[in-house]
Amino acid sequence: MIVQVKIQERCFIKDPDTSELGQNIIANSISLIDEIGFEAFTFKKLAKRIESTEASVYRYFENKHKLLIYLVSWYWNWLDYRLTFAMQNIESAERRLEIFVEHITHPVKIDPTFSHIDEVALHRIVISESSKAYLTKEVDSDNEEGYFISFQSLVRELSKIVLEVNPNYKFPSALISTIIESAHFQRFFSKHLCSLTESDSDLSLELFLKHLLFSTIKGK
Amino acid sequence: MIVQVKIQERCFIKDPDTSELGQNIIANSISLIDEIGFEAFTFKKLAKRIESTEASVYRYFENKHKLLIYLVSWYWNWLDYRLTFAMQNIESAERRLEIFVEHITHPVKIDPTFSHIDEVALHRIVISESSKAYLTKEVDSDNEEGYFISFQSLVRELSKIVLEVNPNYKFPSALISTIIESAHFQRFFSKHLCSLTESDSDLSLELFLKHLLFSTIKGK
DNA sequence: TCATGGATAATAGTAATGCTATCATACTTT
DNA sequence: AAAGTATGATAGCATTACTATTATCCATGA
Repeated sequence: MIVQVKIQERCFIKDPDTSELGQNIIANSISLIDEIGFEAFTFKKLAKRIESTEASVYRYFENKHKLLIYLVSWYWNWLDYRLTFAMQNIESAERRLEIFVEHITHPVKIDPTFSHIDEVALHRIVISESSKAYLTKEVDSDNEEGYFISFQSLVRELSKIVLEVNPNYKFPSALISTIIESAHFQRFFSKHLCSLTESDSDLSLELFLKHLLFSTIKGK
Repeated sequence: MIVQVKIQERCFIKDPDTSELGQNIIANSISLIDEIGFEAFTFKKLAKRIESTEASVYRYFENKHKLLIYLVSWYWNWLDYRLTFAMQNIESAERRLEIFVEHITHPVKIDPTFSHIDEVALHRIVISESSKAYLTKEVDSDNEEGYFISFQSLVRELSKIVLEVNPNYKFPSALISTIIESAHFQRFFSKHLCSLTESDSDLSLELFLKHLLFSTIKGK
């Protein structure tokens, strides 16, 4: 069986999945962004690393922002796929939400299903760079192009589970999106601005978020 | 009495508060970043707007990132100053936390104390751009330079109030930083990616965050 | 077998960005 | 009157973010 994380977002010019150069672009943009950060990342540096040319990279992605959208969408799709798998046959909605929190707080492991993707590095990118995908002046047109549907559908699915636990809770999507974003920047804070959080390990982050999530859902 | 929001962060080369050109730089960088976004913002465009030169702007700030840090720090100092004012003589720790949530969810009003600062526009900048101040590869050295102390001390003060309400709660700083960040991106979502949140008004955001905050603090 | 088309490499070029440096001027202080 | 400070004017340079053109390689199918 072939499992592929297929990006619904059409943020590329040519699907990088369909050629070796394309997969090379993805694999090495992950390692390069992880190393030098999204601001310093350029197609020229990427081209040098894959021993190709800037012009060739531009045939796959219009610009580095679209590439970031691709990477982030890939991550959300992959998380969705893993969650679906982990949640199947679990009756309890509460337990399914616990699984969700565990997935976003536990360290990511390399998934051998996708040989050219370094999921651990990609996860670091998602933590530090993913909000830059939407915090732009182009967010509305990007949204119209459907560039954020992976994240949106993930939030939608999870907020349904919240309603299973408490059908009267008024802010399921707001809560889920808050939990996901919090998982990212709390991890960032614990590494770089530690006075902003008490969570200093995956476990404490998990405890913090589980307590936050269930207190809020069940709170009167 | 002269009230001044004094930036503790030494992120500038020359204090923009000490000259007309400096105040012009601040006032117009706020309006320009608000209009075109931080990515498209350049010192050249700013210079043109204030009818000065790029080189002159560079005498105040090393680069646009330092200027962003200045603006964001100014905002945190101003919020801190307003909170101190609003919380004085309030006995109840719970009520003080409510005041905090009200301040970060209610629309900002122009503060005539600071004539050259458009606080409403600055608030929009804080919502869309403030996380870019720390989500960089330079975060550790910037932190060593003390560029984030305004935010850090705000979180510290507020987390103390959380402990007044429940001395046994384990994650007061994580909770406060989550609430503050959530206030920003929930507002951003409600404007641009509305399927990610149910909060469609200042009031509903206030309700969501107050419920989240107090359920979590008091949750077993 | 040759022709054709598709993908990529090589190279060049352009406008804008992110600075740095120098010099002139004007105003302020001593 | 001299010296210092702030700003403006101008120039320059390496890098970025693209776009365009041409050449080469390879697979296919006629």
